[in-house]
Amino acid sequence: MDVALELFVERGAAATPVTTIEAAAGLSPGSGSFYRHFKDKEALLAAVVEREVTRVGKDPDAQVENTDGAGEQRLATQLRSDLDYLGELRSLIMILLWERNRAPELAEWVRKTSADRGIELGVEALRLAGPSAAVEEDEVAAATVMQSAMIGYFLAAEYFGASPADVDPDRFTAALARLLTNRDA
Amino acid sequence: MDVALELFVERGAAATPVTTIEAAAGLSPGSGSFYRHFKDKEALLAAVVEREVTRVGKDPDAQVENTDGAGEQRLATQLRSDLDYLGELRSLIMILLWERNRAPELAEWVRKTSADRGIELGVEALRLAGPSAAVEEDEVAAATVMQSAMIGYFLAAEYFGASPADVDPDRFTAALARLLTNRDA
DNA sequence: GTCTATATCTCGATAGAC
DNA sequence: GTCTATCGAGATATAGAC
Repeated sequence: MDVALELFVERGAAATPVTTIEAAAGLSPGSGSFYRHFKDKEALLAAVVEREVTRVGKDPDAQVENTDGAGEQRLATQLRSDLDYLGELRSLIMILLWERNRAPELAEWVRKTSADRGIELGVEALRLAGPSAAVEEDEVAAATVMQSAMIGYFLAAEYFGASPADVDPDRFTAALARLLTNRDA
Repeated sequence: MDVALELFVERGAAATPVTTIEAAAGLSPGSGSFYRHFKDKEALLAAVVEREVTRVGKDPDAQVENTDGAGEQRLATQLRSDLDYLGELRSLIMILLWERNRAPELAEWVRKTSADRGIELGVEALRLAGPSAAVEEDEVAAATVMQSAMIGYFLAAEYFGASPADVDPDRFTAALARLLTNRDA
C-alpha cells in the first residue's frame, strides 16, 4: 500500500499497472501475487484512499483555536498551519485529482466535508482576527477568496514544483493575512 | 481534432483510445483510418494543444488597459475579465492537468509564459487600481495572492462543477478587488 | 480516404505447483 | 504467500483491397 500510494499520487491509478505495483513491492512482476492481497486494483485504490482519509482524520478543526497572538498575526499563524495541513492532504488531493472523473459523488463528498466546512471555519477565523471593512462587507466571499488563494497557491506550487513567483509559504500567508485584517483592530 | 479536444479534456489523452476518437469523428472504430491523418495519438495531442495555444494567443495583455473606471471598480472589472479569460483557457488547462507528469518542461514553459508574466501584469494592475497599504507592503506577494485566488477559484469551480460556497464569479471578483484596493485612493 | 483484417503488445486476472 | 504459465480483453498500429 505504501508503494501503491506513491505510484497513484505520481501517475494516477489508471496509469499504474499491477505489474509495476508488484515490482515496487518486491514481488515478481506479472506473477499475479498481488491478487493474494487485494481482489483487484480497484480494491487497492479504495484501501489506500481510506487509509489516507483515516490518517489525516485527526480533525483539522482542532487547529483553529490553538494559535496564539491576535489580529493579523493570529490569522497569519493560522493560515501557515493550514498550508501545512494541505501538505498532509497532498497524497489525497493528488489522487482525487487523477480520479476526478471516475467519481462525481466523491467530488460532492469532498465539497461537503472539506470545502464548505472550510468556508465556515474561515468565516470564524476572520472574525477572530479582526476583519477589515472590506471583509465585513461580505464575509463568505472573503472566506472564499481566502480558501481559493490557499488551494490555488498549494496547487500551483505542486504543479510547478516550486513556490509561485518565488513567494515562499511564510511570505504568502503573511501577505494573505495582511489583506484580510484590519490593522487598527 | 474537435472531438479529440473534448475527449482529451474530459478523460485525458491516455484514457482515450484511438478507436473512441475514430468513432466520435464518424469513422469506423478500429478501422485505423485515424492513422491516415495523424502519425499516432501523440501527434494528434500535440496538434490539438498547439491549435489551442494559437487560438487563445490573442494576447491577454491587450485586456489589461482597456477597462474603464478607476480604483476598486477598475480592478474588479479587470479580474472579472481575467476569470473569463481563464474560461477560454479551460481546455488547455485541463489537458495540461492530465499531462502534468509526462511533460515537466511543459510545466516550466507554462510557468514562464503565463504564471510569472501574470504576476508582472498583476503588480501593474494593482498599482493602477490604487493599492491598499497592505498591498504596498509587498506588491509581489499581493499579486501572488491575487493570482492564486483566481486560479484556485477557477479550479475549484471546475472540480465541483459549481461555484465554491455558492459565491458566483461577480461576487468573488468584487470581494477580491475590495480586499486589494484602498477605498480612499 | 475509408474500409476489413490482423499482427503485436500490454494489461488484468486466474490456475495450479511449490 | 510466491512463483510460472497462461488466457482473454482491449489497445496500438500496419497491410492491402476498394
